[in-house]
Amino acid sequence: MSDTANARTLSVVSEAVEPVSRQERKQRTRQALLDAALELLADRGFASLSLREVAKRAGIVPTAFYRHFASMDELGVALVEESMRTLRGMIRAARRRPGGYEKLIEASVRTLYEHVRAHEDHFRFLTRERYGGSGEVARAIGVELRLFSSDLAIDLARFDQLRTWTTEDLHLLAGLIVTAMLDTVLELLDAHPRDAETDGRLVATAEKRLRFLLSAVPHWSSR
Amino acid sequence: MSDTANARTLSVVSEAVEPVSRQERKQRTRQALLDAALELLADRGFASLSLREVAKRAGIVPTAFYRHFASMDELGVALVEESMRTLRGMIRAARRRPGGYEKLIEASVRTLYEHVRAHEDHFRFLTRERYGGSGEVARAIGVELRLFSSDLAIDLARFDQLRTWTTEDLHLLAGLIVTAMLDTVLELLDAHPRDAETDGRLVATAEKRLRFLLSAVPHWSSR
DNA sequence: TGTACATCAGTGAACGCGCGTTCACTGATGTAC
DNA sequence: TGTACATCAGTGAACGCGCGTTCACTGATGTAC
Repeated sequence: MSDTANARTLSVVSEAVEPVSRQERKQRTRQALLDAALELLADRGFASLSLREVAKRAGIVPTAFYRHFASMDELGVALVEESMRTLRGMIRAARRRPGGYEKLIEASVRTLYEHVRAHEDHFRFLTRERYGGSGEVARAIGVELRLFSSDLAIDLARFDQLRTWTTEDLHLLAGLIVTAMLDTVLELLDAHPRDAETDGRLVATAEKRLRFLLSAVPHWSSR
Repeated sequence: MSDTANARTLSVVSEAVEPVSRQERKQRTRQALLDAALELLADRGFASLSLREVAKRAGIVPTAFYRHFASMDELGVALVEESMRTLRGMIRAARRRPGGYEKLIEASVRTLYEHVRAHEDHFRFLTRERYGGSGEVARAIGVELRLFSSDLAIDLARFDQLRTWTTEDLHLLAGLIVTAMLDTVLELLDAHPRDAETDGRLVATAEKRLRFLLSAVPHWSSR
């Protein structure tokens, strides 16, 4: 929102009139529709949104909606893709962090925390529609989360202590970590009151959960 | 459904004509509304149900709905209560099981499995609406799950190895167990194909998850 | 037991409303010459 | 550069539909005497 305002101000300074090709304008309206839907999703499920409502909030007439999406379902899929881009960005950022062991937990939780707070709407959409969503949307989210869990299993295999583990056990551990992290995401989104103290507590709990899970690693034998 | 048919047959045999007081009839219609809603919820969210649709499936005219509930929201709350009764029944059953340690894991997972398969509609409703649901419904479910987690923490405190743990650590462990179990519930509801082999695999994974979590217990130190 | 009246679960017509979708249109942007 | 035509994002009227809710009603069940 403020980004858009900034862009406008800048272009006025540098060129006196906005450039905006037809293509650009269309892209902006499309984005306005996605943003409008996300705003409306703050306290409701996707299934309860109406096309007219989303169009109205985006500042266009209902019929113009069809210039961008064939249906609300198609907009839903676009929303999944947009949110997934955010999620994958977070995961990439977490992978880039330095490689210690205890440090690794803190850094990963920090990355999670920052990304959730910076894109609450996307994370809320993903966690809400993961189960509550229509078939298509829920399926897409489920697939992506399982991919994520598999990637994490591969990453885990690189650690000395886990080098000898079976694939099955690595997936078990990865699954527990992902589930615990998702739980933290839900807690952050529901956080109340919204202050630094509460956030700090949730982050500390998240770290402790991971430490607990990893504390089992040296002693675990599958059979 | 078949229960109702049986009851009818029996009463015909024993009394030739059904007894059915006005009160009984009303109670049956109320239950028919709840059942109709649960059936419709098999593949959609509660928010997408309409009063007319539920009334139609229950075999009454839309206006008669108001003889039982003031609104769909009120029916939703009744559905939460009914489902919670099932959940609490499961927890009570799990507590009654014999007290070994390894045995305890198998018995708990078995109880979970049997209750989920016997009341899929209730568990589907609870897991779907936990996040996707309207404020009131989601809140009620969240409260109940937290209560459950707290009760589990108290149960855990009775074990020798956990007697010296802090309350905070007991809650940490209980939370991880509940989350892992909920994940298993979701896997059972999504199971595909629906056969004994798949079920067996999911049950085995659930047991392994719990064994992993508990394997950390002897070595965990909070600080 | 029989009669007269009260209760109330379920009916059916009617309402105004927001919905998704169709259609012919407008007028600014883009393109060909 | 200027003109004539094509493209197409957004408009606005109109449609039929299912929605929640109101209202006066019916007729079987329940109650008082």
